Amino acid sequence: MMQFREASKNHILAALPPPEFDGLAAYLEPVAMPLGQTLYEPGSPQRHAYFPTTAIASLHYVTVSGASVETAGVGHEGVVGVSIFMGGDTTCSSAVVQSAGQGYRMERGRVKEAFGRAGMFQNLLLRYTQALMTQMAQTAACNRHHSVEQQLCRWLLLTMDRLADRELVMTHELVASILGVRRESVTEAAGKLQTAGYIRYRRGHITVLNRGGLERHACECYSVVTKELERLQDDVAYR
Amino acid sequence: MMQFREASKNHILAALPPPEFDGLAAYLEPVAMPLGQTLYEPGSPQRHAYFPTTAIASLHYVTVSGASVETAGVGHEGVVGVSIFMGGDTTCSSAVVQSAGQGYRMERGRVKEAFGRAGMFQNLLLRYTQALMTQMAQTAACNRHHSVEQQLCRWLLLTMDRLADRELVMTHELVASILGVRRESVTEAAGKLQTAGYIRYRRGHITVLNRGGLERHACECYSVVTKELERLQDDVAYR
DNA sequence: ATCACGTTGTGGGCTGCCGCACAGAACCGG
DNA sequence: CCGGTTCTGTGCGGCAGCCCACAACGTGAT
Repeated sequence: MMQFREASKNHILAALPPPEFDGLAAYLEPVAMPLGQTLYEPGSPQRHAYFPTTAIASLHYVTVSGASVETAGVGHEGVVGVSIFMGGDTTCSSAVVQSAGQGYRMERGRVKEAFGRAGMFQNLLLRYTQALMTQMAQTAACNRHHSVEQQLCRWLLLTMDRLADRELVMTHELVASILGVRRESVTEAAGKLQTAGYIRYRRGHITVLNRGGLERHACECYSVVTKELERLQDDVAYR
Repeated sequence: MMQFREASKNHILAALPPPEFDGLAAYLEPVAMPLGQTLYEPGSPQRHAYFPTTAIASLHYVTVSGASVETAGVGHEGVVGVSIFMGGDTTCSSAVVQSAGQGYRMERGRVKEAFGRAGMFQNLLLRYTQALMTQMAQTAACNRHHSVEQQLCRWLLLTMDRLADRELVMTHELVASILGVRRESVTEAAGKLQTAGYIRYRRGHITVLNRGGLERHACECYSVVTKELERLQDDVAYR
C-alpha cells in the first residue's frame, strides 16, 4: 500500500487499475537515480525500463563530432526505455539522469511480458510513446525556428513541471549541452531572463520566480508538448 | 496474388507471413497518392493508415508563425498514421504527399483490430514506429548542428532510397519548406552540389548523378537513420 | 511567337549564434 | 584565511543563414 502511494508519483503507474498494478508491483524495484547516471547508451541492450518519480532523465543524441542535443526529457509523466516494448531493444540515443531523484525500474523481460498482456499497461505505454514522439518533433521544429532564449524558457518550464521544487541544480554549461548550444549563449539568455525578473540564479542553481513570465517568453513549443501529453494521458484515465 | 505482389512493395506488408497477410488483404485498398494530398492534419482524427509503395509522404510540423519543418519522411519502408495504433488518434503534426505515387490504405478500425491480435503485424508496426522516432531524433540533432548543405544531402539520399527513379520532381521552394530553410539557401547549396557534379537540376527536377559523392558530403545522420531502419526491419524478418 | 507566370540566380545588409580568450566571482577544502 | 577549482560575465571577430529586392531564365498557354 505504501509502495502504491510512492509508485503513484509516476503517472503511468498511477493510471493503472488496481488489479493490474498489483500484478506488476512485485516487479517494480525502487531505485535511486543519481545525477549523471547513464540509463542506457546507443547500441547496448537495455536491461531495465525506468519509471521516474522525482528524478528527471534526458534522452539525447551525440553526433560524431561530439556535439549533443536533447531530443526529449522524461520525468514522472513517463518511462525511460520505450525500445524494450517497441521491439528494437536498443536505440541510437542515450539517456542520462539530469536531475537526481527516485524512480522504479522493471526488468526488460517483465516489461515485455506485461506489455504483451494487452491491458491498460500496454495502452498507457503506447500513448506515452506517442507523447514522446510529439516532444521530439517539437524539439526538431524548435531547434530550427526559435531563439536560444525561447528554447531556454521552454526547457525551464518543462523541467519545472517535473520537479516538486522551484529550484533547479544545474550549471549553464550543463544546460548548454542539453540544448545543444554554447555555454555563453545560455549565460546571455539566462541573464536576460534574470533581468526581467523571471528567474534568479547563482552558481549552479536556477530558481524560477515568475512562471507566467517564462510562459509568455517561451515559444508555443512548451504548451503544445504539455497539452498533448495531458490529452494522451487524460483520455485514458477516463476510459 | 497479383495484389500480394503489388502490396509487397511496402516493406511492412511484405514482411507479413502469408497467412497473416491473407487475413488483411481484403482490407487493403489501393489508392493513388497525388502530390500535395493531405493525409492528415493536426487535431483531426485519422480515418486511414497509409502504406506507401511508390509514393512518399512528409510528416511535418508548422509553427504558429507559419514556419514549417519536416520531422520525418515516409516511403515504402513504412506507414503513415502511427497514432491510430498508438492510441492517440490524432497528432500535432500533419502529413502530405511529397512525391506522387501509389499506396494502400486501411481503415482505422481494421488497423486497430489487426494490431490488437498481437501478431507479426503489431511487431512490425511497433518496430517501424521506433525507426520513425530515430528519424525524428536525428532530424532534431541535424537541425541543430549541421549545415544546410549537409542536410540537403541527407534529404536527397533518404528520398532517393524511397524512389525507383534517379530523378525527383521538386522545386527549390518546396525543398526549402521541407528542410525549414529559405529558398535561396537551397539554391545555393544545390548549386554547390551541381558544381561538384553530384546532382543536376532544371526547373523543378533534380537528378542525382553521383550517389557516393552525396554520401561523402552528407552528415552521419543519413547513415544512422538508414542503418537503424535496416536493423529494425531485418531482425524481424528472420525471427 | 509572345506573354505571363513560376522558378532560379545574385547581391547587399543584418542578426544570431559560434569560437576563442580571459577576467572576475563563488565555492570548497585544507 | 588562502589557494585552487569551477562557474559566470564579457568582449571581439567571424560566419552561416535570414530578409528583401530584383534580374534572368524556362515553360506552357494563348
